[in-house]
Amino acid sequence: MDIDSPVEPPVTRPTSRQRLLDTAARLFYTRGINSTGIDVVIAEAGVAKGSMYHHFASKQALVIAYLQAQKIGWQSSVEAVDQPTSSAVERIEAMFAVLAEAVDHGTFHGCPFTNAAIERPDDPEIRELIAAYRCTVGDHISVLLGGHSSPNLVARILVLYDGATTTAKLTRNSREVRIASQLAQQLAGGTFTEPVGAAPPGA
Amino acid sequence: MDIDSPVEPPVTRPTSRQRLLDTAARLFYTRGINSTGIDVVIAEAGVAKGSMYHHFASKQALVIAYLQAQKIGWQSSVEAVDQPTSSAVERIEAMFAVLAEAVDHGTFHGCPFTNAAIERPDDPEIRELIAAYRCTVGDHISVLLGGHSSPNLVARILVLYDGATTTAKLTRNSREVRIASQLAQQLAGGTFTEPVGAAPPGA
DNA sequence: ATCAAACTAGACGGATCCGTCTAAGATTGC
DNA sequence: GCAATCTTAGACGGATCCGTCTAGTTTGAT
Repeated sequence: MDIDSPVEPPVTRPTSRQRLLDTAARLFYTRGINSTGIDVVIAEAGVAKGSMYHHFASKQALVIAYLQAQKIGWQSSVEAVDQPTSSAVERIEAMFAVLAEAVDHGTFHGCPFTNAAIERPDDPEIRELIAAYRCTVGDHISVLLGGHSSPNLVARILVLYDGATTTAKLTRNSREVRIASQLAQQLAGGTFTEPVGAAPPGA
Repeated sequence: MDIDSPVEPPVTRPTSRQRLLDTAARLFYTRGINSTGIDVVIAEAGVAKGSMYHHFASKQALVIAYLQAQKIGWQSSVEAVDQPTSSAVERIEAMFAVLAEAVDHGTFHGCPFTNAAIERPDDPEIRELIAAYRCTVGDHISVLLGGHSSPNLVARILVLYDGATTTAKLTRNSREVRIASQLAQQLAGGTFTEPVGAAPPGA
């Protein structure tokens, strides 16, 4: 063996905590949270059960950490493709394009937060994370639109984004994502006349 | 007692099969499929386990029957509020209104098919039911629009409907449902100019 | 009256689940 | 060198899960 063994080994195995998070993310996301046992996670992560419960107090804690990581991941993925110098329409398009690409690559299995909400309907901790995530997405859309857009427009694009993710999950096809994207771009571009302030006569 | 006891007793307990279906629907829908054990279903339905497995070969069979019933239920609920003499805009509004009302009444817990897709990601039987359900919804929207609308318009409204249901599930608030409804009505009314046939130059 | 189908209550097996625990070894910082 | 931390493999308990089975009762049609 060489005397000058590298001070920092070139390939270092991630920490057991990180391996747990990575494995949990993969399994929770693709198979579902409730269908994924702790034993499978630790086996595939190559971590002893004791270590797992050293880092995470419970499966619930692992789920929360998984969702927190997903939020970070979403943020960086949409920020990576964002070009602040582009038009609002193009920036909105880019956000939907990230989703369409994941669908086409077969790596998209639904919004992790929506999935969690359905698998754990009444978990208050998860509900809070979801609210925060939705806030983050709304803020991002608002930024893409230039920062001075109506809340109504943001809400419209957000509901289109939700529709795109749900449809993509169900059909595993990016066609509807592009339809939603197209509509969102029209909204961002002002092709549509927003309804004027007056409520409809009947109300 | 009267001699003329009613030939058909006025209040008849539903059949055990029906009680199973009703109970399963309630529990699967509100608590989730995977979180609801067979034992809870039969206990709350007041049916012996043997009877349950007499009517349904497995939990899976019960899940399938539950989803089939949900499809029928959705159809009748939207057809009940539909007024074929009204305008397309009003008919679309009515479809979304059913959803908004359920959300406001706290009885909405997401689209049963979306929920099932997330809880059973790779179940081919469920995937087939979902495809059929989406087809039904699309057909209904097409009818509401007058039967001679572009597939693109139907798809746009469908993705809005998906977005509305998902958002409603996550926020438990009908505000975004109304936003989606408003937008769908604008689309149905032709307020927006549909993108013309030519593909964008880049394509 | 008879026979088959539907129904009852509940035990049971085998599997899986989450979380705790033991008893030991590796790593790290001081 | 030593103590605290991190790590290992795996047994274990208690719970829950799905589905089968027994054994007996009710129901309904003929």
